[in-house]
Amino acid sequence: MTGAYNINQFKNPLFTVDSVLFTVKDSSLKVLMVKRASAPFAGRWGLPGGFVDVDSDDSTDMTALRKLKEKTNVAPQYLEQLQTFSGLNRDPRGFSVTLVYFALIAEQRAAPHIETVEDAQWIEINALDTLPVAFDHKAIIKQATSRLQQKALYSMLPIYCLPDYFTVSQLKSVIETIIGKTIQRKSLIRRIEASEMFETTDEKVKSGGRLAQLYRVKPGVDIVHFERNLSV
Amino acid sequence: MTGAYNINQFKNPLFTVDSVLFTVKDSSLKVLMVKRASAPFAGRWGLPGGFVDVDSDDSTDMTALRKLKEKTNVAPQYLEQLQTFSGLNRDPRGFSVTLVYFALIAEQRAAPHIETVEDAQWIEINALDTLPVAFDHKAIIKQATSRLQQKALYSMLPIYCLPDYFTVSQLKSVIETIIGKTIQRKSLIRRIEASEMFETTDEKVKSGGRLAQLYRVKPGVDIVHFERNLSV
DNA sequence: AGAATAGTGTCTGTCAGACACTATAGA
DNA sequence: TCTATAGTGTCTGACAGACACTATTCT
Repeated sequence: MTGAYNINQFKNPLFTVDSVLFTVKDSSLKVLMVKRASAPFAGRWGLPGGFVDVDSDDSTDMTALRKLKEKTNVAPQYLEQLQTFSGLNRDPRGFSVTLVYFALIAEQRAAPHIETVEDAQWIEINALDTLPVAFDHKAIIKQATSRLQQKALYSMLPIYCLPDYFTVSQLKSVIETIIGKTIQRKSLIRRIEASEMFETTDEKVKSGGRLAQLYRVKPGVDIVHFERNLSV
Repeated sequence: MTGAYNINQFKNPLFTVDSVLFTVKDSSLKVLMVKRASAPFAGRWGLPGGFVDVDSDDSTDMTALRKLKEKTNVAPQYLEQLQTFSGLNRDPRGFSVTLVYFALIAEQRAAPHIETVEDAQWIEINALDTLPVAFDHKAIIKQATSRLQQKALYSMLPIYCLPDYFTVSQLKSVIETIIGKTIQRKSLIRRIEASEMFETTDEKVKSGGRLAQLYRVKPGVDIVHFERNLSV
């Protein structure tokens, strides 16, 4: 036996790319799910995804974006790899590998198209316990959720669930929805200032009381990571 | 066009599993690399890895462990997924996807076997700049290194580069080697106590001055993550 | 004026950095 | 006793939590 690899020596596993696209809508955290048209698990809800098109996709990132675009018509504001999930028993067709992405979008951006698509829907994270879901997608969503919650504690990631212009109260509300507990408004403002990621606009917006300052992300800045977590 | 997926509709990409196995040896951070026996990049150094054996591997974790065991003869003390890397041009054979794992081991555990293997070697991270390396493995190692450095700031991960029994000074030295700067001994001791992950032993060990307390990880405890980073 | 929301001032608590101090081993 | 390493005591600084206070808008 030599150390030479032979490409055909092994059966290649079934490789797919799926995405967990989150948004915050009506003060609850939701995930985009698709009603499966075909086997396996036809008729069940599953994550949007599919096979790589090696002739047109530059990389798996593009596969994920392409599949999300089919459902939402726009690219998510944030996309990163979550993890891959693999095994012999997770797909009845045989050994499978799924590379799962983790994505965020402002509800307003995706809404116009999703509402026209029959087979795609925002599903509340809390409603998942009782919903039948394809493959191991329920466990995958759980893991994606806890990654999102963790990142919300030490970074400004939740801004990607907001439109371009937003107020402190909107950001506070999105963060609270994600992590499932309240935070101090003051702490958030300190972080907004310390991060130097944002600029204020001249406009203010009415909200039932004093007008609120509108913020937006400075062009070209990267997401800031803090050295401490919020609350716990 | 229906929404039905056809498995044979797409060429399946080439899928491999590689690992970045780190250790700390002689006060420097090293990575296990193997001399490639066959094309592509025959003769160059690359990461240990290979194809999934769908008939015997339960999951890709097992593929990574199996490939590492071929080189070190033991399972690493820590293994987690880093990321996948994909693209049309990273492998001359076509579109490829590599799932990369990130692993840690105590040098002493791997040493006996590595020294008998011709084609495997610990390569210093700092020596990589000038070394010709296969594929995009140099960039992958860079990314794995920064993940390791980040985790060393907020977790006890570096203990996996140490033998079962270790002193505070050994742990301090390993952390300093990983992050590339000195830390406060006092801060480390505070964390060791706060984590409640360790137990002291009756033995002490000589080190040129006062005898040092030996610690070991309590059986069954998980790695602790702190809410603040060290220094920066 | 009163209610509602926006935003500030400032005190406390926690924990990392700094560093002087004590403790204990070998030569 | 001298040196080297182990380990403690304790002050400072950064920043999150708490919460009272002021500011501004609408009704």
